Amino acid sequence: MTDSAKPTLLVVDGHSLAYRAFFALPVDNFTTKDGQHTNGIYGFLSMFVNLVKAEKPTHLAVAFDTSRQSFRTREYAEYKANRSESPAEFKGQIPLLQECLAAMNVTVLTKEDIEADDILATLATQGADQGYDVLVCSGDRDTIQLVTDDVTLLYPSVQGVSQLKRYDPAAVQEKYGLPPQNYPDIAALVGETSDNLPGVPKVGEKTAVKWLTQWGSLDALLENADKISGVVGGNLREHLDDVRRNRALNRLLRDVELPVGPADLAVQPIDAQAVRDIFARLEFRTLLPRVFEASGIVAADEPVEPATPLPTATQLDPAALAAWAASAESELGVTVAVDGGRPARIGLAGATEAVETTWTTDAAAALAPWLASDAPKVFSDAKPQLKALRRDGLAVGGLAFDALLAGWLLRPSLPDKSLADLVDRYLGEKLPEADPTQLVPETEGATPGQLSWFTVRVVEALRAELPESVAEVLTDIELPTLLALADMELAGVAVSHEKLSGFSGELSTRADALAQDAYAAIGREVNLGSPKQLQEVLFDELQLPKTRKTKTGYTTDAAALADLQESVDHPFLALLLAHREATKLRQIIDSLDVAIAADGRVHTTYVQTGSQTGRLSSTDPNLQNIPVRTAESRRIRAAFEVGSGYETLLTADYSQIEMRIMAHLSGDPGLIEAFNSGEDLHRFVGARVFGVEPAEVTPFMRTKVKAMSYGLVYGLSAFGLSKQLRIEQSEAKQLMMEYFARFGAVRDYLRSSVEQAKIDGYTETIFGRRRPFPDLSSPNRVLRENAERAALNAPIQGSAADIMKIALFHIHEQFAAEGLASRILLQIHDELVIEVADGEWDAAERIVRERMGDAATLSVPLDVQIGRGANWDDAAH
DNA sequence: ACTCTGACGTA
DNA sequence: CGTACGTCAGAGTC
Repeated sequence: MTDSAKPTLLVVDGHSLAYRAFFALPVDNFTTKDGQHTNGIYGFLSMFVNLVKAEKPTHLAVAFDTSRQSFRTREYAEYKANRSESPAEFKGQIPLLQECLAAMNVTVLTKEDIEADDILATLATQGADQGYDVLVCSGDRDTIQLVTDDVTLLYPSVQGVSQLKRYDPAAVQEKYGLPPQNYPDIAALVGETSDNLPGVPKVGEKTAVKWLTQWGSLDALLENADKISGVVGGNLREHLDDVRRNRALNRLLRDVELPVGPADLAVQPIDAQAVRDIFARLEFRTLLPRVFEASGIVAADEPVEPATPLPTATQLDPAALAAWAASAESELGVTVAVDGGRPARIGLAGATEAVETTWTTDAAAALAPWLASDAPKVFSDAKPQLKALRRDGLAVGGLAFDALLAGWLLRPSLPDKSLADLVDRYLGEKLPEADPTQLVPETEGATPGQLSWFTVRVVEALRAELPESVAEVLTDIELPTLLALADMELAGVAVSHEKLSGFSGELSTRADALAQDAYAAIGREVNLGSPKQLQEVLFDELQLPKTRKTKTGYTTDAAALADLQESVDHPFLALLLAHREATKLRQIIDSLDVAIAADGRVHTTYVQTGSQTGRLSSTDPNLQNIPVRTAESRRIRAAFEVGSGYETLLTADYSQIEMRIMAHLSGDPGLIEAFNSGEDLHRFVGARVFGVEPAEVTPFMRTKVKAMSYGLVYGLSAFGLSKQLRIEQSEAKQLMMEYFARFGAVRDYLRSSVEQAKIDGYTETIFGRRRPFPDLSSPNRVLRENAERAALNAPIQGSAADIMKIALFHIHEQFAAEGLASRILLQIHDELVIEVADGEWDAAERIVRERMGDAATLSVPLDVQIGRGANWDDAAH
């Protein structure tokens, strides 16, 4: 046991312990959705946390090898030469493990040419000299030589890294029969197979200990080697040089020059946010509270006292609340508790004080002026709250900040979906929440006033972290967009139940007939919606050629079935595909039908934080994936109609916005000319690539360059291009080369943008929206290349999203400013659907065209296509 | 009741 | 071995 009066220094060999964990834990359970293996990291950290918790070191460091090469391999080339290369799946985990340790503010030590155990030996020696109790944790037996009264070795047992055996001098004596300083002598005689150091043949631990005890030391033994009889004596004499070499190599260096000494290794508080970030990336959930607990930070699922005491919200009457708000000198946090889409309570707070009141007609009347005023207000997730207020006829002005949006802009990949998540992440506190599983909650949830108080504090923390360009995206793009989205969701879009239900019935009848025919074709009934049962039919019973593999067998997706049809035209295949198509359409129709509200309209929810690139997403129902490609599917779009009291629908979309952004960002003169020439883009590009006149570009040529152009935006490879166009890979490669020969700046831009992202760690849109890409420097090839393609696409897709958002709220604002009743209903990434009021077509069309056209100034024009019709299908052009 | 997977709709 | 989303049904698990 350690003396509690003395400081305790714990030094750990990170490499060897992580390596043991790597083999101990099943990799299947420790792989992120992107394919990053994490079993070594998890196993190490789990062990490490237990160790820190149990030993409570005051000083701490983890050492790593830099490579397989060290001074020992230079002295003896065979050293560790028998070790197979450590698997790439393991190597890739080491930098991430070091990132975790850095986030935990644990000192990580490495030194070129020096092994981790030499660093441990040096620190252990210094520590013992300076009066520390030293704990050395390593999986290398050579560290036994470090054990003294002041230095204890913690060695993983064969059961795994979770069980550590303690070696103090007595334990070493008991196990090996000699004191620790003699262990290297034993090892030199016996040899170490794992280090490729052969010892004396036939000499094991028993003999070695006997000899060393008899002669007192290794030197004495070697000097008297000729006095030892028998076969082993002969063996010893033949291997004297091996023993001397072994002894030289297994002596750990105790005087390595290090940038730090024990005193510099005092345990630091962890960086809670950095730990959360890296753990989220590695998809560690249960480890987080354990790390917090071990490090003295309270676990995330235990209630904690806020750094500042939580104020009790003062209950005021509406007039007093309005007066309190009006007299506030700083911005206020605002929280509207919403019940059934209507305001139920409202709470306001500054930095120290919170007030609230029940929502009544009186409250609405009293608060309306302040809410509508420019007085600055901060929210967390303002949209549903603004919608609730708007249903009561109240408008909100002075929207200065939305914590949820800011959190997303900072970390678009994280699932921070509520104020509670932000309070946890940015304040390290626990938002009081009522337990929904208890009828009579033990803990009261925070009241609206208290939520506003938390909001104010979270906003302060977020502002401190937001880079200027990202803060501008919030203020200049996201917040105005939020206001437009709230109105769009409230408006909804009129959908004809009659049209839908008729179509659904047709499709059901057809699907049933197709199913019967399909059963007849194979002689039995199966569930055509079950990939598992289909696999049995296709690959076992019908013995069709195997398709692409999936986790659970072989794919039955449409592309694979179409491929199958080319080789074996079994009638079942066509029937199955037709059945899929019919049932899929029916599904979409039925889910749309049930979403029609009492007002005859469908009200989607736009998730403003729903993508990593800056796009919106749409849920309940998703109105951004309504079919369009086939004539039949467009009957669904025909059910989206102009509402009563309005004249017509207007659709407006950007043509080729992503390619235009590509032209702008790359500055490619050819591409810029293409957009300024007025010629059809793909015809122009095709003419250049194939060296013909635009008029001579065949449809086939046009298809190819079109696929190439769009593929570029996604990081398409020659392989992918060849597959999509069903051409030889060599031809695809040739096409790409011709393309880049004419549009070289495009390739230069794509390359340099990924390079820049590697340096910065993030990509940036034209307007400064950022997306982090930690995996760009991953040693895991699949992971890295996935990140590279996403990083290539992010500024392009993201800039397009920025431009559309700007156009969206400009149109929304101008409709209001000009007093139009026309309104925006839908946004589908590059398209808007607008409901035009009687007599407003000309004004609406002008505004839409102008604001979409001037949302951004690029080196190429933004082209806008506008259509008009009584329903969405007719309004398409 | 929950989560995961395959499949498929959109830009 | 082309980016970004959401939804559904089936299948497996609790």
